[in-house]
Amino acid sequence: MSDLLERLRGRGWRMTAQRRVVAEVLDGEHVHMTADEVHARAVTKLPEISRATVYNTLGELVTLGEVIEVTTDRRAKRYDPNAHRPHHHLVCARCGAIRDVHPTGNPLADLPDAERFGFTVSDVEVTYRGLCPDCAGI
Amino acid sequence: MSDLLERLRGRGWRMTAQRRVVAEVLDGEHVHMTADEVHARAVTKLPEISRATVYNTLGELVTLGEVIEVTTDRRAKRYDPNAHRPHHHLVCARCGAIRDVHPTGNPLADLPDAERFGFTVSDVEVTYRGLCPDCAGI
DNA sequence: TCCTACGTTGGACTTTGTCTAAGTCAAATG
DNA sequence: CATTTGACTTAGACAAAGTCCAACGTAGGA
Repeated sequence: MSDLLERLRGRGWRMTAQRRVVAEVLDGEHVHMTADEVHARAVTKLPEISRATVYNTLGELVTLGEVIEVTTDRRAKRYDPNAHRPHHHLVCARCGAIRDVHPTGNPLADLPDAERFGFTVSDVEVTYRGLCPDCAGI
Repeated sequence: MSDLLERLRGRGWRMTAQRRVVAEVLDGEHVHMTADEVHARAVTKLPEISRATVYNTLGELVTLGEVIEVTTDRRAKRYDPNAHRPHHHLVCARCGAIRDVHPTGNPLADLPDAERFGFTVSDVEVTYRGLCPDCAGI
């Protein structure tokens, strides 16, 4: 992620303080943040940044394929900067905690043509659900 | 789904006109409806039924395992009455159309213990994404 | 340095869903 | 069959997450 800013500049991004700050926030080890969490952290570095800009920037990063949007439930979407290493997710059904996981197998290959209904299938998302150690203990 | 009402009665459900209507709506071949779509259809059979009751009833059916809740994005949840035949979903990234699919393989078996982080994993959801024939043509 | 198109802002608005207090009714009971 | 009671339903207020918009600001090219 460290050369993210270079890649973005290369793609014709106008570099603004706001975009830099959002990219910096995502660059930390805090993976799977909601837009609001990203905004909260961004504000500590650039107090006047608006929610709308955070949403815009995250949306652009998703479009560019630099960040993955993870929708595990009706709570807020989460943003995963680990876009360049394919992976799936394990989600706690109670508290919403998320972990990246790397199952074996290739689910894309497991979907026969007869089951594609003419769709152009481009992606699979596998979401494992269960209880995290903390929530299982309750 | 035809004996759904019997099963519900057997589980101690108080049978009301509203619940009967919601069950009837789900019983049609219209799979993957949103709560609002269910409500719209229910209203044609029982004009005074309220949104809250539809939400309540759908929630109860999900808890009872009679209906599966499908969250593919931040749009409305969808309700899948096909709960007794395990399957996964293929979603159009543009228009949101959903199809049930039956991939080969067993994703649960594909998640090594080392990748479970102490979670009690109970379920997997596989979501294939792509463009449906209509949207691919645009 | 100046221009201008691209980016940002705040606030209103939308969509989905949840909550609540008051009223209604299914069905157990006598 | 009448009574009773707590489970169900209702309308509408509320909440969370995200989108939209018109006015303003500024990065970066000329």
